[in-house]
Amino acid sequence: MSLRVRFAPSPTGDLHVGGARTALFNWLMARKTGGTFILRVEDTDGARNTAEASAGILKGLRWLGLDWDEGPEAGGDCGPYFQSQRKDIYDAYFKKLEDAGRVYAEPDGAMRFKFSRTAITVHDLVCGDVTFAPTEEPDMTIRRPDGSYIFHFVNVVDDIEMRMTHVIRGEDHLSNTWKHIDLFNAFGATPPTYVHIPLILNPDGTKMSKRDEGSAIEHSYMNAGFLPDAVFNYLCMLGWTPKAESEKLSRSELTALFDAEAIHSSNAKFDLKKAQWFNAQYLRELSPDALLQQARPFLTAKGLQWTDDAMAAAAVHSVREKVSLLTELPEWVHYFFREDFPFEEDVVAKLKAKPENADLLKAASDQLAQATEWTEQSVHDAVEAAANTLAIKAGKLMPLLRFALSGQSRGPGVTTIAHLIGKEKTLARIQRALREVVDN
RNA sequence: GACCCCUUCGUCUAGCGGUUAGGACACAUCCCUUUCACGGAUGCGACACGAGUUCGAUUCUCGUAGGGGUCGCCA
Repeated sequence: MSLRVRFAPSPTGDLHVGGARTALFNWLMARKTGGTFILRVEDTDGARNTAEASAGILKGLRWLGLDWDEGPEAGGDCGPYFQSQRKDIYDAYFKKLEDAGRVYAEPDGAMRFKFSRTAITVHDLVCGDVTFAPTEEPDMTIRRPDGSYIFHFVNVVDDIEMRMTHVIRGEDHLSNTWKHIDLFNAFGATPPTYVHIPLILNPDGTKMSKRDEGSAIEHSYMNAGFLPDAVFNYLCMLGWTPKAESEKLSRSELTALFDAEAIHSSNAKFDLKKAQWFNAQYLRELSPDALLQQARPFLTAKGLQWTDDAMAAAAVHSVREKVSLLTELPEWVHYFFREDFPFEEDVVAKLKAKPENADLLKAASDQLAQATEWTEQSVHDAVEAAANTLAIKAGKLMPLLRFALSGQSRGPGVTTIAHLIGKEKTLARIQRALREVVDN
């Protein structure tokens, strides 16, 4: 029998790192074994579920590249994949329990499932065999007075109906799993193999919730300048250590290496710095075109515009090693796209303190103006020539030129900037700097 | 309160009876360098505690402490 796993989010809010990582491990397990990854939306709580949240979760999963084989918009023969549309199935299963004498009504009409009150063992690939002795806990409610069903019930019914072979979910469910098994038994069904994965905690060790920094996929990653591959990779490292030399691994490598039994049983704290490090690694590998494609929305959001994609691609590529997030890109490249860029104030003050800087800039400008071709090499040669006539080192001129051309004291190589913006703008920017900054 | 899971550098972790306890991120220093970065090198830094088993415990067992989780007509 081929493996079937599912991610079963409740659409009450954004896709969360914890949920994303659960989906990720399910996906990895399915892809590794050639099994089926199912997406099931657990929207039985009409009061708290929203269509926006549901759409947001799908969007987040797609962004991470977690495609599902069955589920919303994908179809499948176990549908519908929204629990809100499966009432007939639940009614039928409820009837089985009723016939077996395993349910009874509360005064207000709510229905409870009569626990077997026997010891129940959960077979878990991560936690091992965990046995729960019979408890004093009250029988659980499985149906509300209005006829709608409760999570534990629908979850189990669907796992039976959708023929799940493994249930990979957060460890917060482990304590309730015996109730699910009790239900499986009551239906005469075989429980799936469980894989309870550790939780992702805040840096301070508290449980990560929706409000916490770094928790929402869309807000903290998609919109914060992360690359999907980097987030995918980092999330895998939280609770699982692939047997590999490097931690930086591609999707296919992670898929090949995935081993559910190797997942840790202890919780992991979230480390934004490390997530950013992964992102920086992936950012640097992007080709100029690919980087521009990723960067485009972040650049335009800052009002930067251009017509020459090749030039824009070269511009972002020239600073790829200086940033770890796409959101940092605009501040590093804005001067490639506009002539009215501001000059950093502290540098202006320094330059004004040395009037001789004007002569240095003029000398560089004169040499650059004489250049017959415009390559990084020719720019370099011109600056070198200017330095020679002044009897100083070219390294003395570079910072001045950088500032004239970008308004900043840091950035890519001066020759790279000059080459990319072209001779005309290079000379014009030097004039502007002489006018507005150095001369006074 | 009851029950369940967990416990190695600040963080993620390797380790599966005998190791100078290894790596990654972060941090610090140095090198490289027209800046900022990248890269390279070095450093800093951990087995929660107590018993037991054993010739020998980070590793096995039990206990304690600490952390997390569950005990909903939320999922």
